[in-house]
Order: sequence, then C-alpha cells, then structure tokens
Amino acid sequence: MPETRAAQQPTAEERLWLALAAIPCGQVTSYGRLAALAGLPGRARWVGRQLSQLPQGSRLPWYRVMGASGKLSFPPESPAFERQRARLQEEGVAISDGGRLLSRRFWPDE
DNA sequence: TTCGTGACCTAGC
DNA sequence: AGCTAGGCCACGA
Repeated sequence: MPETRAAQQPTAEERLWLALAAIPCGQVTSYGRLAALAGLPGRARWVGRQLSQLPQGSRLPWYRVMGASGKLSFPPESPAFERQRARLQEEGVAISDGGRLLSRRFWPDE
C-alpha cells in the first residue's frame, strides 16, 4: 500500500499554491518569480497555465501575478483584464488603461 | 507524430 | 520604448 500524498513531499503544484498565497496584500509578482519560488526556475509558462486552470471561486490571489515587464497578461478591455484590475485596485494597486503597473510593488523586493 | 499555441522570460539590438 | 530570437513545455488538432 503506497503512502498517501499528504505524507510525501509537496508536489510542484502545492508549492506553487503556497508561494502564491504568500504574496502580501497590495503587492504583486511575476510568473517567472513565482515559478522560481515554487522551485521551478524557467517555468513561467507552466505557472501561467496553472493559474489559467484555477477554479472560478478560488480564494488564491491569482490577480497579484503579472508579466515580468510589469504589465497584466490579458488584452486591455477584456473581461479578465478588468477583473484583475479591479481586484488590484481594491488593494491599492493602480494599473493604467494599457495594463501597466503604476507603482513599484513587486515582491519579493529586488 | 508533428505543429501551433499560450495568463512567460531573458538577452540583445 | 519596442522589436527579435531562443528557451521553456503542456496540450490539442
């Protein structure tokens, strides 16, 4: 009988959820940094894919993640773009109409 | 199986 | 500031 998952080492997905949940309110990070924090440097695309599969009602702060260039990864005006922008706005993080982060709030600090 | 696509990134102009 | 090139890799057609 194999051991249950809980007794083994955390999976990459679990490490990602933990890193994601660790982003402080009012701060943001990038897909690449998140990948590195989860122990998978160079796997930014994988992070983006994981976030795209998050269930609708997820409590995780997916909206605190954007491209390394400081821009949201959704087309401006799209529903997803506006959702993310609104969530960030609630935390005091301003995003321009074009999707650019207007303040230095990347985490961890550089 | 190959090929295009994608919530990406860095380096180099 | 905006290209381009190459790297990354899971998925579906």
